[in-house]
Amino acid sequence: MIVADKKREQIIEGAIKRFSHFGIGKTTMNDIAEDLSVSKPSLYYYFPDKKSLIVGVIEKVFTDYFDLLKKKYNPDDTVENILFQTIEIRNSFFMKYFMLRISEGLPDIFNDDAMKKKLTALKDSEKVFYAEIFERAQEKGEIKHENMAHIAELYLESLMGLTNMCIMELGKDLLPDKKTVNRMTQKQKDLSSIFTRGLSVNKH
Amino acid sequence: MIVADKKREQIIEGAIKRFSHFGIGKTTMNDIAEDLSVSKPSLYYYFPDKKSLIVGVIEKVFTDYFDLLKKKYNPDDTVENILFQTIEIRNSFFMKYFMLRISEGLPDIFNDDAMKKKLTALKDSEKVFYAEIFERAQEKGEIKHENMAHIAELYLESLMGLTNMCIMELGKDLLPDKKTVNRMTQKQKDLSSIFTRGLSVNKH
DNA sequence: CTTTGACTAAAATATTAAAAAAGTCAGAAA
DNA sequence: TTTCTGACTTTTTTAATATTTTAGTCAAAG
Repeated sequence: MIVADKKREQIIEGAIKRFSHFGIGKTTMNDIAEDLSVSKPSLYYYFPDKKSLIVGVIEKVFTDYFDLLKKKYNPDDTVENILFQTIEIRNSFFMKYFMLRISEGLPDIFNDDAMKKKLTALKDSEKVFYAEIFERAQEKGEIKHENMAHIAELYLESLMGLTNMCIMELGKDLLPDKKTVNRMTQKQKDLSSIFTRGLSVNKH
Repeated sequence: MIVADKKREQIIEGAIKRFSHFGIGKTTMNDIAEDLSVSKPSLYYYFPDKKSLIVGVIEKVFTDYFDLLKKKYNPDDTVENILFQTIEIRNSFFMKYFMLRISEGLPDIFNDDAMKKKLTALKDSEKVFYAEIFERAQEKGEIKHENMAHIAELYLESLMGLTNMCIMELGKDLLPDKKTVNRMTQKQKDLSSIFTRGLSVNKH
């Protein structure tokens, strides 16, 4: 079983390499198999279909993301700094795995039930993480609000909204360059500063 | 000239009716001509091509939007209430003219130079309007910041970002229903409250 | 339990023909 | 002279089809 799981992981990592370089839509199961020097049926032994492999890839990337978020999370820091830190991590993953954007992959991938379920689960995990940040800041007396889960959702959607605005400014199917991401990051940080101040307990 | 301009306006209004009902892509110059009981060359007498007509339509809709914004704008109100008011107007236009979304129209419309120029000009006008709101609030001593133009841009992009998030949740090519828009409006208002509080001068 | 070569079925892509729409022009009507 | 039109040409979309690519299967071997 250990060995089997190891092979599974290897396949996922091979797939990530292809996906994040060429995109999901331009990567075939044959490509992945050839990269790993195995046959296609071997892939299908570990994953019933391509969608399952994509789900596995997304799962892995998000796990790495959450792990890094938690690793770098310092509860003793100010909310503002914690948010700055998370923005940096968020955007580094955004850039690194930009090609993974699911919408550009298989056309009806959002109609897939397992995919939708997994994605909402991952999104919820992120919301929970941000809610915890805000709740601990409240416990520390930094900020105050009746419904921190609501605040976390609003904050996260605002961040993602700013991200989308920046993507839209880029022409379609164009990779975001360092400069664009920096500008985006700055906007997200500016918003975070105003946001935390807007929730703050103390006079400024 | 007055008469000519009047005819021009009639054409634009006819086009708006078609566009906002069926979308730009599904509306032909013949449709518009037939609606107005004129021949197609008549349309081309007033507009050199379809893109120019689209620009005219967009210009008209934005002008109506700005006019209503300015009409309903009460400088004596609190920033928060002013922003609430503008959000309501913004989203009413968003719903009414949702079908106009340019991206769904002609495929390479964003490559058109006149279109890009017009759109950035209109976006800038909106930014200026919001900047003025924030600046007057600063003059009244409600809020404070070194660069209100920057703040206005950040605020506007955050609002638009939230709008996009709500559109994305809807399945592709699905009209936003009242419920969705209400939820979106609430989020925008919540953000506005936190945002203004984050810029506020006084203790809360 | 894993892996594979050789296969089938489904989907994406390229090709072409037909239809629809954009855009033009000489000349008529106001 | 300004505004408008019927009849036209050119360009773009759409529809139909053939071709290739890719997802997914299976019997059998290591």
